[in-house]
Amino acid sequence: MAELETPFRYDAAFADSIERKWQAWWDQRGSFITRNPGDAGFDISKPKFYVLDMFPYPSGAGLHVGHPVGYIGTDIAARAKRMQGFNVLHPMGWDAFGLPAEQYAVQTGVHPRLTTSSAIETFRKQLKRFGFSYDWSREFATIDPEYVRFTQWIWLQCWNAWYDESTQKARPISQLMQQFESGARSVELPNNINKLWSECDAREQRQAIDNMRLTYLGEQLVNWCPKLGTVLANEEVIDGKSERGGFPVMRQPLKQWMFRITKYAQRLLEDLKLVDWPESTRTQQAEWIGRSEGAEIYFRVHGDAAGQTNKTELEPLSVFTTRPDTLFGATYMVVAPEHPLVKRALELASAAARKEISDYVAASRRRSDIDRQSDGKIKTGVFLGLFAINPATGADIPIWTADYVLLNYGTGAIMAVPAHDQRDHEFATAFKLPIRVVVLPPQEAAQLSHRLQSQHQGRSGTVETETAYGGDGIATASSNAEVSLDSLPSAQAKEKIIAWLQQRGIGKKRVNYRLRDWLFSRQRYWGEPFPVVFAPDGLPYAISESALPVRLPELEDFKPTESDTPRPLLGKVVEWINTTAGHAGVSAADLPPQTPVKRETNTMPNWAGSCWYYLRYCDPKNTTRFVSTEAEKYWMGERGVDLYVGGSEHAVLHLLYARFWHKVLFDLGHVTTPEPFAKLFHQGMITSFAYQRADGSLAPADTVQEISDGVFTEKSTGQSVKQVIAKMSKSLKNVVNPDDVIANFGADTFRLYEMSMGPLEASKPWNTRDIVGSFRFLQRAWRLAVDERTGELLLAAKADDALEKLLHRASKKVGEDIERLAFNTAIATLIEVVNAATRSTTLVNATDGGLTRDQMIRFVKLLAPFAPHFAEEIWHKLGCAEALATASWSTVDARLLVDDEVELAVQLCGKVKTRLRVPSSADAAAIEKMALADPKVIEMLAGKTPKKIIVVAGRLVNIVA
RNA sequence: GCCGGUGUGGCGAAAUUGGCAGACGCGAUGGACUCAAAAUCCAUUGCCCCUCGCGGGGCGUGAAGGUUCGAUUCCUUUCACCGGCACCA
Repeated sequence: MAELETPFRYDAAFADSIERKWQAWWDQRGSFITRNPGDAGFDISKPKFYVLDMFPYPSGAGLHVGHPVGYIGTDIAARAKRMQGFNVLHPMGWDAFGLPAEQYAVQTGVHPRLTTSSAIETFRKQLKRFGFSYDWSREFATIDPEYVRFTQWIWLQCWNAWYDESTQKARPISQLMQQFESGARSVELPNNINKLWSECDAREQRQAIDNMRLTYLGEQLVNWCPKLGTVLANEEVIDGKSERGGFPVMRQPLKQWMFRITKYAQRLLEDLKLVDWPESTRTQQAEWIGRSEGAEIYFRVHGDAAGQTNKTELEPLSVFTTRPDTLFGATYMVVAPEHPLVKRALELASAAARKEISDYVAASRRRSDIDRQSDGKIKTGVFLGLFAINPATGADIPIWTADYVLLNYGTGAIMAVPAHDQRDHEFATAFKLPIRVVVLPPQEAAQLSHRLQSQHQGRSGTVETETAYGGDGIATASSNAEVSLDSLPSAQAKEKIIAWLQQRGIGKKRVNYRLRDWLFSRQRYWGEPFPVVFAPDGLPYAISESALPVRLPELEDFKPTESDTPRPLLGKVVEWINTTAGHAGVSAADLPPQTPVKRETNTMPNWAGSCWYYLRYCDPKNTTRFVSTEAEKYWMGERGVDLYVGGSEHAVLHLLYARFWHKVLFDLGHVTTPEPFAKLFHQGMITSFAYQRADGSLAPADTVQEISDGVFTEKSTGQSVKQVIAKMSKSLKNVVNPDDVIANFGADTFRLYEMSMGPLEASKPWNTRDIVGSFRFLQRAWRLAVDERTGELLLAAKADDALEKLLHRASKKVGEDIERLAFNTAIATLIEVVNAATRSTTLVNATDGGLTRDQMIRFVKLLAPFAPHFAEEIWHKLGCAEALATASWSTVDARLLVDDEVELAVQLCGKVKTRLRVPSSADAAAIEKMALADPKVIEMLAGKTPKKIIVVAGRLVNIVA
């Protein structure tokens, strides 16, 4: 019966009907189609705003409530900016190559293309239900052949470019050829031999070029994951296991495509200053790049024990150290087990020693990172039977190999200074190697230097210390006939020893980065093929641009060949692999068309597509260029994407890779900004409740009941459990499906709820119980405008002064809050307006309260970015014909923001004692006078004279007695 | 171990530049309307104490100090939790 009385009530069914109605209307009118410069109707006078969500990978499971958080945020920003007169670019598309679809294919035989396209369908449908104002005409997926074509084209740009150290930027390889040919640059061959271009044979010339390309085939120790049947980037390996799936990863030497990202290390680090990003993300990137300053030092190496003459001199051993000032304290050397010197040592060693060494090397290769981790800091190693000469002391020091030294960092070898490095100290203690103190902590240096110095002199320069002192201090026991560091602080000691090393030609200043070159080959099927083939001589040849894209061949069986040696899946498609240069599209200038060639069978990793999608959105239909110059210039503007929103889990990988590609394209003149993303924002995670038993284990949500407010028990046992916050997971049965929420409340309520939960960047627990608050707000707002019994508009005949002021304040506040992405407080402000305007049920004449037509128009404009369907419905009820979504934002009348009178708090010694109404024009002296005249103040002062009175305009008066 | 972040009512949270702590929502309690319920509207709702009541007082932003007329906000120390990195020479 009740429903009959109010047939025009805002309920779930009604929300559903208007949401679908307006979505169809916007769609049909193309309300959110964005025009490019040059298009008909493009308005050049408007400023641009590019607001972008991180590229979603559509999984078969569809959206969960965590996905939309960022999308709602960007949609609010996009809608507000559009109303504020910007040309807004707000696109969406799909990162569609990747492992999950391929793993599903392995299990079921269903082609990844089918899985992927149905997942995209699901995602698109779910996203559309939220009423996001994306320009869907710009949608694309990374698997689209036209997109693949330009992904491959960018890779070819890197193939055809080299990094010019002198100008610190990438340049076309043709310019390198010119330098070689003119003799301005000589060819560097292995072993530091330089040769003129004209003296090189064709193969040497070819190698000289290939060694300079930004993408190159490198023999690398790779992370091979037999279970996934692919190698992984260092970044994709966590604790010795694959990031996806958690399978064991082994190290294996392999020729793989690499990017010379390390050339960009300094710029990737420096340019972090140019972007408006969360501090934590910039820090993470900086730490990942890991710049450290120090020196490279070369040690002479020989194969005989100390004291002997006729030493067998070997190749010098080069080390990187950040503490060259401790050179006098280097008492032994360590090389990584994979270091080339180990091979030399094996050749020279006795049979017994050889076995010991090779056993150790084999064992450390077998040990995965996870084993190394669990062993903690227990140091292992073996003496190689070789000695280095410490150039500072002239002493023979033993060379060991140990797996605490990593091949991939620095030179893969260290000088060990056990007195000043904790790891070296542990190793030296374990193997009874000498420890020599050469730096004194500054505070001790003054008093203790005499005693300590005499101590090491007494023990031939060796002291027992419990732990290493790794800090800066004063150098001691560090002098020889040519140089003395004694009594110098560490910074000066470093400079002095580097100068000495440099002068002697046995060392130099060096900056080292933790960042390594980017391994870009995968042995998977579902990725972009490389536009390259191999000639019979094994050398790679690029496929010309006109022959792109190289398409994936069809495949029936997606199971990787599980083996200890990496085998790409495409290796199975023999008829595709074997082709001719002409057929594959290699330029006839490079290879005669009839030359038999083999295609590259590795594919690109998932990251490739997400490295440049933000550029493609500027001009997604372009068939001649990856993006037109005009579109890129307009939408990227001065600083790139204006607002980029996505999860903080991409703080390093995606953002670093995309910045790298962008910088290459920038150097080559294809894009105009040095950085892709001006402002970055990470939305917080949506967590959920879970229930913890007394033993700390978690009970699934559906096995728990709430017996009274905040008291929960497990149904089966009756044991009480504690409500805690956890990630949503299938096993905890606490995953919330957005479709269900929308079915119960509508998309507008969903949007409002997720935005009012708290700050956009904070992690927040989903609480279904709270959603009704957002729903009630919309119902109240609806009742404010519409008579639920008749569906007729309900508007006040006359504006209420207080309401008018409140609405103005709200306009200002909502505008400011949207600007700083503080949507939760913006919504609170809108609620206040509605609450203030709400009519009492006891009111006889409904038109006595509420908002006037003009006020209602202004109110729905404020509401529009948050609850766009609801606002559009009322807007049209009010008789407006054009889309609210593109109407102009309300302006704020500054005069109405000022009150005639303000209430001040009156404090006595910082404690609020009373309140005082004063004219807002009153100055400090007048306010002081009024405060002192207040009866309450007189009473409290009890005749005492205040020492000091502080007046804060519009806020408070503090009387210090 | 290093780096970054967070900590405020029963719960989610607010306080933007050092200026009235707890906006707004949930929940709870009471009332109006109703035969009744739902819905709606109104009121109360940080904790403690005094008071029949009207009122009044004290405490309070993880903890302990400090700077200041005044601190959720700044500084020092410390605890807890979350995220990232980790034998990086």
